[in-house]
Amino acid sequence: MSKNKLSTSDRILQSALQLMKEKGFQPVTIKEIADAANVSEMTIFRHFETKKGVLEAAIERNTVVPGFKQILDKDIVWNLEKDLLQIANLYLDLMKRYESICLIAVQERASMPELVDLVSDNTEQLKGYITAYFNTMQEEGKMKQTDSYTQASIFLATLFSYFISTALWKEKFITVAKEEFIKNSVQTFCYGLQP
Amino acid sequence: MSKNKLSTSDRILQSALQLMKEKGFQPVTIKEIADAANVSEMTIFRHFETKKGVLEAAIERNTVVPGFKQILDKDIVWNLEKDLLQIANLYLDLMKRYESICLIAVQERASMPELVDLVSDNTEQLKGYITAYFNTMQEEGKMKQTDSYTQASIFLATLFSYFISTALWKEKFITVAKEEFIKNSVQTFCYGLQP
DNA sequence: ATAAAATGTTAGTTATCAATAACATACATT
DNA sequence: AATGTATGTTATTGATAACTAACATTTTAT
Repeated sequence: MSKNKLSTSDRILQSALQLMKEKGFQPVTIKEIADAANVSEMTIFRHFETKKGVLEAAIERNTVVPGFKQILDKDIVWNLEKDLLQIANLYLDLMKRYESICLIAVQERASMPELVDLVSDNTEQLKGYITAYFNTMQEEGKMKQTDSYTQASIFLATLFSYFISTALWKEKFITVAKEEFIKNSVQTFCYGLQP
Repeated sequence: MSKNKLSTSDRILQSALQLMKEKGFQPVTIKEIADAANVSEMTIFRHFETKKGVLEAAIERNTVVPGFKQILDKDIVWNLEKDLLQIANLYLDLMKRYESICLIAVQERASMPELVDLVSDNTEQLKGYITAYFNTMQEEGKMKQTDSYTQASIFLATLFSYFISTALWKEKFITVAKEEFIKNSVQTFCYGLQP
């Protein structure tokens, strides 16, 4: 194994993720995964023992540690609009990489509640970062005095909305293009929070 | 039937909706629904023939026609903040009533794509209403000149985000209270769009 | 009180699907 | 050539769950 093509187990995991993010864990059958990955069902069981094992391996192989602090700290220029643009893009990029896991977390929130944490931890971490950022900006008089945590929540909520609605329904809900959406929401947000 | 208690079929549909909104259509069994509704499995089949029939009846009995225009037209006072507050509350109330259907639409988007339309139609309709409202406000110089449609999209996206994240994960994502969330997002939005 | 309608009980059918087992084949390494 | 590893094939098991049928019991209406 290891031509320029994917290895067998990678092909299985990729197919599994793709199917599960569309339909959820339970409705996807091993046979479907096998067909999509172009292997026999037996191969899947030999690699991952159980169906659940497939999901677990897929999650493990697709979990990334964000590390906002390192990335952001060096790029922050203490200009509200520029910084929020930066943050917005970073967040949406990260979420894009988490798309499959996030959608499975949605589908399986009743049966695998721990999955949600994997996704919400990122948002929570970033929310903390933005809250601290807002606090500093307010101290320096570069931003209106408001509740930083609430504002951070609203800002991320707007972005999350873009992410989840396109992930779930393509352009059914939000037809505006990503750049347009980010630009306008950051702008409105900034004008609204100017001191 | 028809004490002050629910009728048998209502109890079945209610239990079915409750379970399906948590777990999706396929994973919920007739037995689960029967137990939750305190009837035998046979009763369910006698009322609705098939499992799919249960869902269809539940959807039919829970679909509401919003009619934004009638409700809003008489309450609009052409003050950006007041009107948006009104609209925000109306939208979230409507979505609350659609919560079950919306969550099932999420779970079953692959198997029943038509379900999404039921929910997205409301948002689309309201988006159109708000766009027209913004246009008028801009003509009257009560609002900054921007792309009304994009702004309407962003405004509803923020609200939708609150709705969907609490519907999916309770306070896991958004911990801020509903009123607080609405008040702050409307305020920020308005300050940002003042002429 | 009695008939009719609604619901319960039980047993059974059928289909699907995860998982196992046993054997076959293809291919690479040494 | 011999061995090991990865994969394929086929048959089978066991569990689950939708759905049916036949008969019993309860509830409701007249």
